[in-house]
Amino acid sequence: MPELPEVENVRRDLEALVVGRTIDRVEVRLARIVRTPPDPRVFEALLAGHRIQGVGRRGKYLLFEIPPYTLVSHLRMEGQYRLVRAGEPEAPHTHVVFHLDGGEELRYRDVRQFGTMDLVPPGGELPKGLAELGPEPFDPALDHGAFRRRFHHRTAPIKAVLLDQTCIAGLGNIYVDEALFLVGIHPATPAHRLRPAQAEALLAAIRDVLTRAIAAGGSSVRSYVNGYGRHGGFQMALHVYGREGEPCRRCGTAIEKLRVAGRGTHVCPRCQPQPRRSRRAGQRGARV
DNA sequence: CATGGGTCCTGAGTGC
DNA sequence: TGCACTCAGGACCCAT
Repeated sequence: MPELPEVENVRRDLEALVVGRTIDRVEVRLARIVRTPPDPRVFEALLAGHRIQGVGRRGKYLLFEIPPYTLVSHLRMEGQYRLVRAGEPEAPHTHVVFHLDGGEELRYRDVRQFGTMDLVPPGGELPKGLAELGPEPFDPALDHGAFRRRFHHRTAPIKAVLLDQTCIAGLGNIYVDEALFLVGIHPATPAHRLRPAQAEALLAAIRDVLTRAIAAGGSSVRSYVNGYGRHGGFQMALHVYGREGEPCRRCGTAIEKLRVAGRGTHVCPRCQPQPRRSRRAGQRGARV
């Protein structure tokens, strides 16, 4: 499940691999991947003959700059890009192929078919999710006060709020669980109950874990590989995610798996004490 | 408006 | 061994 660190690694790889390359031809094999324009034949036709000038990222979105267009690509759960020589055997679940100059192909594969591509014309509307994205975690303008103001009125569990991309961009299930562990906050804690000091520590923890994960090449807990097809290394450093039943690296207590915000959620019951019960919220999270 | 639940999809894992 | 079933989850849609 590519989150910000994984998408950033893919971005860097693609930047090195495809910037400056011209798209000769595009093949969309699975129409559902391309959301806009609605006709995938139009998507193919518009991109042909244009040069990839840059690869950016915003939250979990990849932004291919292909003047005059921006190709917005979201990997969702299992989307992958690989640059290969034309004629190399094709991996199953390859849904979009960009034939580049020089006899190479940029192939998009996606087992779950959840990924999306939107081709934005000049002056065109950005896809909704991108347009409504919250600030980047590393945005210097996002100080702890601004961060807290984004959720201090919300009663939903802090985990649900952090997963909400309009609150802050780029976090997913892995790094939310990790950041909350690092600051000893239970994921079911209603967001508005966080003390200012806790919010400040949480923002610092988010930045810390994302920075280390990017440097380690991301986490390969499922199917993630970077633009070269290589796995990340940060899964070895995870404290709670995917460690149900294993001892907490800090206190030795067995990590527990709960359900919060409809998601599998990992906590150390000792390092992250349950929020006190209130009449409105709290104490959600039945054991799985 | 905020919130939570259902939905999409396929392969891995589980239990009988 | 084989099969039915559940689970994984990001973003989006919808009902409350």
